[in-house]
Amino acid sequence: MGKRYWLVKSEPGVFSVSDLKVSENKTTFWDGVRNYQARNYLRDEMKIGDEVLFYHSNTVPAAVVGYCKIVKEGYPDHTAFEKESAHYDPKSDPHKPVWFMIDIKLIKEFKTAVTLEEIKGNPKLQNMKLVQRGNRLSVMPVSKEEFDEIVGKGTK
DNA sequence: GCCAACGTTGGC
DNA sequence: GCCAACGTTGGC
Repeated sequence: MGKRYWLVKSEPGVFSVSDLKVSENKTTFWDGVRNYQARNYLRDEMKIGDEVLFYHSNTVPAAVVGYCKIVKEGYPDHTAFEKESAHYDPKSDPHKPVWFMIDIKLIKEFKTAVTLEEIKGNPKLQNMKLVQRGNRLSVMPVSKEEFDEIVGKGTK
């Protein structure tokens, strides 16, 4: 299968694109996903070299603020094993992990954030899961066309 | 901070 | 296996 495209959400108050920019090698492990559908994407489908839109949620304005590349494929999310972690989950243990994460590296922070409002108003982006009713997934696939459209707007 | 939408939990 | 209660997400 060729390269695929994704969108991941992060609350900038927890971890923002600025935090990613100053991380070592502009790379972070993307942890804390506790939803099975999102877990399946992380564990099974997201591959090294795939490109990922980085989206700020729960903030004003909600927007895609840059894009990344996957540099490490799905591996156990160790924060699920740590009692003191906010993401602790006793259902997951190191011998039989339930939750997974990937590593992403920032390729480019957008000059201009592409806001949710703008995405909703763009006829080419109406099929994105992001703008479909009630969608709360924190990881979702996007098409190459959608990815290119958003990167085009953000880096213009 | 509000609240609609959705996922998960647990009693039966 | 149903479904009400509850917790979380995330736009506004």
